[in-house]
Amino acid sequence: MDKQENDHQKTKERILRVACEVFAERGFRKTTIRDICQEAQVNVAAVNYYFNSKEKLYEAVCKYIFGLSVENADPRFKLGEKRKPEEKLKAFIQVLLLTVLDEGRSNWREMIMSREMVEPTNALNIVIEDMIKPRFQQLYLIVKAMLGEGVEDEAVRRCCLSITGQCLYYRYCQPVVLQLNPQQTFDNAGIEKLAEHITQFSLHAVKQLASENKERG
Amino acid sequence: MDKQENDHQKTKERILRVACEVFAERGFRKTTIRDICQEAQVNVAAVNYYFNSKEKLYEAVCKYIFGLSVENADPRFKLGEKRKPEEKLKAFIQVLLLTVLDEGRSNWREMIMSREMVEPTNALNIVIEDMIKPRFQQLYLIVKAMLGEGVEDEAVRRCCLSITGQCLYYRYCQPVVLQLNPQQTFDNAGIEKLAEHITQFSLHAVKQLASENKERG
DNA sequence: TAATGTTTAAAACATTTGTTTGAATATTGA
DNA sequence: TCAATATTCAAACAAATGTTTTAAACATTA
Repeated sequence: MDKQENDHQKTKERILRVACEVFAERGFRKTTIRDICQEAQVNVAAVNYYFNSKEKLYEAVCKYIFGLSVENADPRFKLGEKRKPEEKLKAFIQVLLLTVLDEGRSNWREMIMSREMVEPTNALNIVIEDMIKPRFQQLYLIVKAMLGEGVEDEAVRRCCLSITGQCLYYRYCQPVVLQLNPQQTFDNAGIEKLAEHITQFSLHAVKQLASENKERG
Repeated sequence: MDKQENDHQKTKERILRVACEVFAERGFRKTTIRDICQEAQVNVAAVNYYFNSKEKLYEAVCKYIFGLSVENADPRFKLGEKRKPEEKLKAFIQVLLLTVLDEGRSNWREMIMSREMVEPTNALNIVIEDMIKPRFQQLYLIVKAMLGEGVEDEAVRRCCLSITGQCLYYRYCQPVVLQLNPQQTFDNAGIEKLAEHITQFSLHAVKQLASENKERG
């Protein structure tokens, strides 16, 4: 409230905000404290003064970004409720692609999440609990609805992994994908087409499994 | 030929071999020249004496590993020739999973390839031309055979990407996958089951696309 | 064997980067 | 206002790491 506290918050917050950006952009290893401090217009010692260490700063960033999952959940994943599973699947895939391929400045959560998935730190557990599991559960319900009750959990989960795997490939291996299919673009139109493909591909697979399941029992 | 030349080859080769291992295991950034030299029982200066720099050493490793693609091609990808496309697909997926998930000491090529795909260096182009494209072409032919002639190239390629994407997910996001489906194991049995799932999933999708294509034209 | 060229090894060097220090400055509370 | 406290800053420190130097050891050749 008083001026000291105010400034304290100011520089501490400034560091935190800048750290979010830089960590999201370059990852933990590749960002230097000096980078952060320069951008935050703060002395190098400030990070250690306020956060004790680079690691603790990263922890703080993760807590700041991922804490309070419900309120902070990405609103893009609020798919409309009253659709058919097929439409829900399409919507889910499209949103997953959009969020995961978005490298915009304010997309910290997704960028850090994505990086944690392939290059985990201690924060991975938070990320899994806060973002990945809820999202996976969302997909699980959609797929389960299409597969029917008789199918075992693991089969459902495997389908979900097949779906997310297809999507994330375009994020983690973008340079390779572009060489293998140069027609792919990552503008809205390109992502839309891609979502359409992955949806159809997965829908066919899931429906076939569903009908096999029906026949069997 | 003479002893000097012989010794020269010896230490230079020793460095190269050790460098393969260490780069494959830890990646370019995380391996230090000192690590390599220690393991190769060679003075720190030797790397720069023989290879000029760490970067050049990595280049040399890549050339050594990836050069002469035909002879060096992973024999595991020589699938039998006289099978149905469905069987070929299963075999391809299984081999892809096996090679990509194998972290054994002698699996340099695959390990460096996998790393280059998500964390590219200048060597990526060699890797793409030498390993990824031929392999992709192999898959392309299998899928094309199932889809029929009328389907456009890009659709085929997208299917191939859907298939490889499913597989590579288990390599790049292993910790996450294990949390989402704890029943998954990475021993031979687990990989076999996984291959079976991905094959069925993809087969259903591809066949459905094929029959839609037939109907249409 | 002596001269010459090559290889090796220890040490030093330079740079990067996380962290700490200690003095200067600003803020607070009585 | 003044003493206590908190913050900021420049500088230094320490460790890691790629690279270079220099001299000794070794091999080759004439």
